[in-house]
Order: sequence, then structure tokens, then C-alpha cells
Amino acid sequence: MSSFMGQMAEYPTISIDRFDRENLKARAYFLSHCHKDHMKGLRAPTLKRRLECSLKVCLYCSPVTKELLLTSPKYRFWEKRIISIEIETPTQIPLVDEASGEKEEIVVTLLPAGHCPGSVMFLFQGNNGTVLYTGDFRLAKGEAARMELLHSGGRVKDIQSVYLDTTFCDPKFYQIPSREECLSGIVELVRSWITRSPYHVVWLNCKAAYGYEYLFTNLSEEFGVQIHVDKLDMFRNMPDILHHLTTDRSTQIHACRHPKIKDFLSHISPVNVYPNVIPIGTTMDKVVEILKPLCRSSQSTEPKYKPLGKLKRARKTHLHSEEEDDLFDDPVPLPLRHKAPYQLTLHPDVFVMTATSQSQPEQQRQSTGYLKAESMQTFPWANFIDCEESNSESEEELQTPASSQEDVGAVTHHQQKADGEVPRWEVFFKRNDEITDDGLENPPSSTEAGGSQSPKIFSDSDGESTHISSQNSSQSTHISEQGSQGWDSQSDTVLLSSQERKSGDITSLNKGSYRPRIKENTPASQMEQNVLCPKDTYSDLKHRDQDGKMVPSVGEPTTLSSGKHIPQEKRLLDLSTNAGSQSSSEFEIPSTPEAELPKEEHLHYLYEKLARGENIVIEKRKSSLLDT
DNA sequence: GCGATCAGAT
DNA sequence: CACATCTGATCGC
Repeated sequence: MSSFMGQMAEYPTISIDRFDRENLKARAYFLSHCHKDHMKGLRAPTLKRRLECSLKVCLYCSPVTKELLLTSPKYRFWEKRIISIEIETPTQIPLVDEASGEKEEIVVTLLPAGHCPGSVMFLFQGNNGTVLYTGDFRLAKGEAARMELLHSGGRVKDIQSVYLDTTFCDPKFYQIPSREECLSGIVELVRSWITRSPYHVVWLNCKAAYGYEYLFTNLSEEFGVQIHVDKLDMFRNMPDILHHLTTDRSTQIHACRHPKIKDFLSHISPVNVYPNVIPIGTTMDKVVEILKPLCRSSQSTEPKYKPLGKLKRARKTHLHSEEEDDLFDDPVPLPLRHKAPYQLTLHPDVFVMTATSQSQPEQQRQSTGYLKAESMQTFPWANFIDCEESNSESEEELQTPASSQEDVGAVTHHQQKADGEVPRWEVFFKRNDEITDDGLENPPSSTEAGGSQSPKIFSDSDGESTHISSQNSSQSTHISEQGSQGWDSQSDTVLLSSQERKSGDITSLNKGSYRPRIKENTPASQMEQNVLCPKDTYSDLKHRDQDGKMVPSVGEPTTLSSGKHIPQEKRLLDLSTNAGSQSSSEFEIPSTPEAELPKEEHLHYLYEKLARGENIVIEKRKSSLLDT
């Protein structure tokens, strides 16, 4: 969580990523990306009132951020006050005090941040010096060095202050795997599961609204299936993302929202349960066997009866009562009610079984074969999963592609480029395997990047009018490729690398791209050392799937979630490490002094432990990962 | 009823 | 550990 309060010492009349309190008086607003924790106060009535009373105050952001923001009706009131600024295009912005008429100018340059679609860093230049606000960013080694606009005359600009994302500014994050390595690990894990049968599905537990698009598009490309999401209207003008997504549930890869972790059955705790649907390949007896622990008969120490769950709120009418899906949400504060190891979700037409369970009887899981813990047998024809709304505003209205055109040209800043406001998300996220050594040798320019470096992955959408080729070959795009997918939340991903990584993979990106100026003892090199290093080096996260988890399971979408609950069956197969892969970086940034890369055998050992659901304690001492 | 804030959870 | 949420409870307007 950002502790930044919105204002920079040098330019206190502008506010960035905070829109409450003191920021209500700002002369101009800046939004680095569309994550809620950077939007505090942005839709508050106080700010809305301020807008209504002001003639000039505007919000500046990237075209993609604008697009995403305006997808939500709650922010629609900003529509005429959002001015999108092209990436890497220095733009002069007037800062006017509307009361006194006092005016100041500031030049802002948006630099791709690689955090999520549309995410940028802001470089401000004005009377009080040059300052850089990074927001949340995720740049690979060398990317800052390749940002032309951070430099001047062959060396880094004289930057007075950097307002920095220090999320991983801690020695314990001594090694963080690259985006490519994360992707590779996930791809192979997904492959190892979904290729078993058409009924093996995976579920990507995506916590943030944006930031996983990179993963979606790559998985979609790799396996030739679209990713199931709850809604996709926010990407209506971003065909290169859109084409890889679907709201159709009949796919093997899901990124819909988590089906509620609601344990209906254990809450109801009936004496008996009679499953109405028997999944193919099993029997009534087996299903009952699984459900029995949720019934009262299995809870010998519990009283035989308990009331129904308390009503969360009074029902106002009998009409539409079926829609009160949360009628029994809240557990009765009875000792009876405890977190059961299993969760069961019932759907009118189908039976879905989820057992999160380390406690599920081993023989039960093994005897059924496919009914593994935290798994459920699903079928393409079954409406099996009650997917909820996506992470974005639930009450968002779906906007048709046609209506999206209203944005184009609606607001134009005097310095803005004439090509409208169609977001060019690919500017932020570009496949790095498109970036050749030559491309790295030659500093990017806004012209060279236009079209020729358009990602292959998007080649199928060339005809889209909204699909504008990347203008930016900055490395920051390589991180995020098409979506900045929140790769910094690597704790949400399985951090694995695989020997099966295809040759020509993006891991070769960093090779051979040398830029002398980065090695100068200038603030630029300091940035490499101090800013980029913590995020680009190997992490102990590589050793394990700590938070974010990819849990293969039959039937149920394989879950990228809590490692603590990985049952024994959920072994990470065929995942071998490739620990030296980052050494090819052009910038030999030393690891944290005590850091030591783990040995491959040791990683294997750790993987297996994790797969068995055993805990691993990371000892603070040098390079030791010891079991509990 | 809404928003802010906090706690708790994922 | 941290992230980016989401949900619920409480309080104030």
C-alpha cells in the first residue's frame, strides 16, 4: 500500500494517485494506473463537487488508463476532465490557481511502468527541478537505461527527487524471477495439467482488476484457448487483449472471480445429503462419500441440530427472494459453525465439489482418482461454476463497442497528439521476444516503434482501427508485454522456470544489449542499482509458490492460490529450475550480499515438499531453506 | 443510505 | 512478507 500522500515537495500544487484531503485543492491530477489503492478519493463527492466548481482542473493519465477508468460508471463524471497523454511525449501542462489566477507550467512525460495496462511513471520538469514519480512499476534490468526521456545528452537527467515504489525494497526479496521466467513456469504447469484431458481445467486466482493480461494473452496463445473472465468490456478497444478472453465458460483456463470460498453444505449441516447429479466417471456412492463429512452425522461431537443460518438482513419482499443469494452468507455464531475443510458449491444443474483440504482422507482422494482435494469434476457442458463479477465495479454497465467511440477526440489537450484518444495499450505491454538485439542496441524512438515492432501476438488484429501499433520500444514494455499483469505480485504466480522453455523465448531478451551510458556513475546507474535491482534479481519466491499458487486439480480449475492448502496430489510436475538464466543480463547487478542462488536439486526438493503441502521455512541465514 | 475507517480475509 | 482487493462492522453525516 502506497504511503505516498499525493503531493511532491517540489510541486505541491499537483496531486498524483491520491485525491483526498489536501489533494482536493490540487491544480491538476495525475493517475499512474487504474488500481484502487492509487485512486483514493477519485470518485468521492468532495472531489466531484470540486470538479463541478472548477473550469480547469483536469486529470492526466495514459490513454489506456483513461479507457479503463471510464469503463466504470462511477468515474464517468470525469469524462470531460480526463486528458490522456501519449507515452514518452513531453507535454506542457498549465497549473492555474483559479482563485488568484496565478499560473505555473510544468512539463510531464509518461514513461511506461510495466505494472498493469496503462501504467506509467511520471517525469515532471519545471521550475523546481526534475522529479520522477514511479507509481507502482515493474521494470526489467536495463529498461530505465533505455528510456530516452530519462536521459539527456547521453546521460541521465538531473533528477532532484524520485518518488519510488519501494514495495520490494527489502533484502529478503533478494531474488525475484523475471517476468519471462514466471510466465514460463506457469505455462508449463498449466500445460502439465490441461493436457491430461479436456476436463482438466485451471483457475487463475487474480487478485487485482488489471495486471494479468500479459498472462492471459500468453496462455491463450500458447494453448489456443481463450481465457474465461467475467467481463471484458473494459478491453473493448484493446483487441489484442480482447481476442484472448471470453465470457464463455467452456474453456480450460479460467480467470473468473473466485467462486465463493461459502461452504453452503457445512453451514446447513443437514443430516443427509442426496446429490442430484453424478459426474461422469463416478458413482453415487463415491459422491456421497465425499459429501458425508459435511453432514451432521460426521460431526459426532456436534449437537444433532442447529438452526439455519441467521438472516443477514430482513427480506423486504417475498418477490425475487430467490435473488437473495446471500441469505445464508453469515454463519450463525454457534460453535457448530467452523471453517470446514471442504467447500461445496451447488448449482441448480450441477454438482461441484471443492475440497480445500489437507484433512480430507487420503484414501478418499486416491480412491476416486479424479476427485482430488480442492478439485471438482467439471464438464464443458455444465454450468458448473458460479462465477461472479470481475474485480471491477460490479455495477458497471456494459458498454457496447459502438458507444466507446464517443471518447475519441472528445477532449484534446493543446499539446496532445492528433491521433485521438484511442488507447494503445500495447505501448505498455509488448512481447519482449519481439525486441531484437538490434532493437536494444538502438535507442527507441517514437517513430521506429510505430508498427514494425508490433507484437506478433497481436498480428491477428492488425485490421482493428483501435489497435494502434506501439510507438514505444522502451524496455518497460517488455516486462509487461501486453498486460502489465501485475507481475510484481509475483506472490500470485508460481515462480518456476522450466527446461522446457522454448528456444527463442523472451529470456534471451537481455542478451547482448549493451548501453554504455548506463554504466556511467550517474544517477542513472544509481537507479539501476537502487531501483531496479530489487525487482529483477532472483527471489526466494522462485523456490516456492508462496502465496500465489498454482494448484492443479482435477475438475476444478487449478487454483493459483494459497500454498498452504496444496494437497499431496497437487504435485508440480516436470518443473525443473533454470537458475542461471538471468546471468546474461547486460547489467551485472549484484545480489544482496548474503544472497545465494539455490541449487537446482534443492529447488526440486523444495518443490516436492510444497507439492505435498508441507511448509518450508526460509531461514534468515545465508542461503538456507530449511524444512520445518 | 452513503462514505470513511477499521479489521479480517483471500 | 507484500499486494490488491473484498467484505463486514461501526460510526458519523
